[in-house]
This record gives sequence, C-alpha cells and structure tokens, in this order.
Amino acid sequence: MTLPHPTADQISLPNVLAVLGDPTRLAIVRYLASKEGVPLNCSQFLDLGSKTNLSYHLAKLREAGVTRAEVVGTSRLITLRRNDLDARFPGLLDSVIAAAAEDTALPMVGGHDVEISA
Amino acid sequence: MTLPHPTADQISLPNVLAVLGDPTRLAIVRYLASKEGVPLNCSQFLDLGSKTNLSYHLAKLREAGVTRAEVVGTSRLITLRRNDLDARFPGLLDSVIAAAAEDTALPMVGGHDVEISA
DNA sequence: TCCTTAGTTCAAAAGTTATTGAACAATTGG
DNA sequence: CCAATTGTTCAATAACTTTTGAACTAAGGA
Repeated sequence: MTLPHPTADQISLPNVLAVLGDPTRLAIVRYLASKEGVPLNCSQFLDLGSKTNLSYHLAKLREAGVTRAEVVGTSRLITLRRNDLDARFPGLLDSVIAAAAEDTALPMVGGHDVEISA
Repeated sequence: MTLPHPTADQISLPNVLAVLGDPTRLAIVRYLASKEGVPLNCSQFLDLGSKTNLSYHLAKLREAGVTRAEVVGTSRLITLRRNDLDARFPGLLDSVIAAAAEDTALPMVGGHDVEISA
C-alpha cells in the first residue's frame, strides 16, 4: 500500500506556504530538517499533539508535497521532499528552515532547544 | 492618523507564511515586488477582488508585517517591508517572490503575464 | 491465533477565514 | 458647502481548518 503524493509539478506555492503557516507543521518540518537523511515515523512527533491530530497534520504536509511518507510495515517513514521543493522553489525551504530554527515560539519535538554556549 | 503595524521583532514566521499562503495576497506581494520602490494605493489591486475584500487582505498583510501602509490624504501608500523581512527571515521574501513570479496559477494584477520571447 | 503496535478514518464540535453589501469616515476639488 | 474619491467597519454568511474520541485496519510477534 502506498499513500498519495503530488508529483513535483503539482506542488503549489500558495498551498505549501499555507501548510507551513501552522506552528505544529512548522515544528515537524524543522525536526525533519534537523534529522535530514534519517526517516522518522509518526510517533516521533507525539510531543506536538495527539496521534489523531498528527495524522491530520502529517497528511497535510504530504498532500502539499512537503514530505514523503513510505509505508514500511505498520510504520510510515517520513522524509522532507527537499529535491522536489528545491527544484520548484529554489531557496524557499532553506530560508524557512533557517528562520524556524531561530523561532523560540515554535513548539519543539525534543521538548527543549539546543543550548547556546555563552 | 496612522495604521497599526507590528515592530520588526513582532513579526512571526508561521503568521507570515500563513498570510502568504493565499493566492490573492501572494498576487499582491508579487505585484508590490514588481514595482518595488513605487508606493501603490489599494485601488491598484482591484483586479484581485472587491474593495472590501482587498481592504481585508491588505490588513492581513499589514498586520503580519509583510507590508507597510502610509496614510496620505484618502490613500494608503503600500510598500513591502523588505528590510524588516530580510532581517528577520533572510532569503525568505526573495525565494517567495521568485517562486510566485513563476506561478501561472496565481491571479494577476495587470490581467496578463509578461511575454516570454521565443 | 491472539495481542500489541502504528497509524488511519469518521463524525462532531469548535474555531477561524474569506467574501459580500450596506453604511460609514475622511480628504480633496469644484 | 456639496460631491466625488478612497478606503474602513460592521454584520451576516459560507466555507474551511483544527481538534477530539471512538472505531477501525494492517502488520508483526508470542
């Protein structure tokens, strides 16, 4: 069983921006970016909401073309669609991720921010 | 009389993304960017919606810190807050504008796109 | 087979956003 | 002053989004 994803050319800019314009989803993307290369399953994000609610937000991200979800057993391995996003909207993902990394108001997956040495 | 604007540090990333995640507002920003330096009044955007509806969308952009509106007579002269946005979210505005410029699905202010010579 | 784990689907409730028209305010020009 | 121009505010409505819990499916292990 595979989940529905838009093709690269079906990814819409307003839709991507709208989907990223939610603190929970931005936190998901930020965490995915911080672990880039490592596919994560949904339960990694339970800090951010209930199982049902995460299913909803992860579906939004997937349907907008921001993430890819691969079905492996009972898990969905989730990755950022960096190549497709970079091809369609050069620089956008990087600037969003960099800005999100600075945003102390965003919810966080680990529960705490990275320490800054004084 | 002056209109309320957030200070640069009050501009929120999720909010900016959410506000830009609407085709009408993205079209406004795209047009402002294409005329950068030239302050535009609201009626320039009447192609995109009714007077009332534009008032609503322009208020959203202003309240999110994306635009600045200066009251001059009965007009509001609207400009992009490029400096503030670039300072808070480096590269974001440029990548959004570049991507918006390529997006043929966005509504347009002039009514037609720029011709591409064959 | 039975139980657990992982995640989805559904329906309902609550909240938010977009759009409209009518009425309003403020400035400018005649 | 009167009228036109510019844009806002308000109330209503329609549409969409977020969140929830209960029920469900599908795979994997004992």
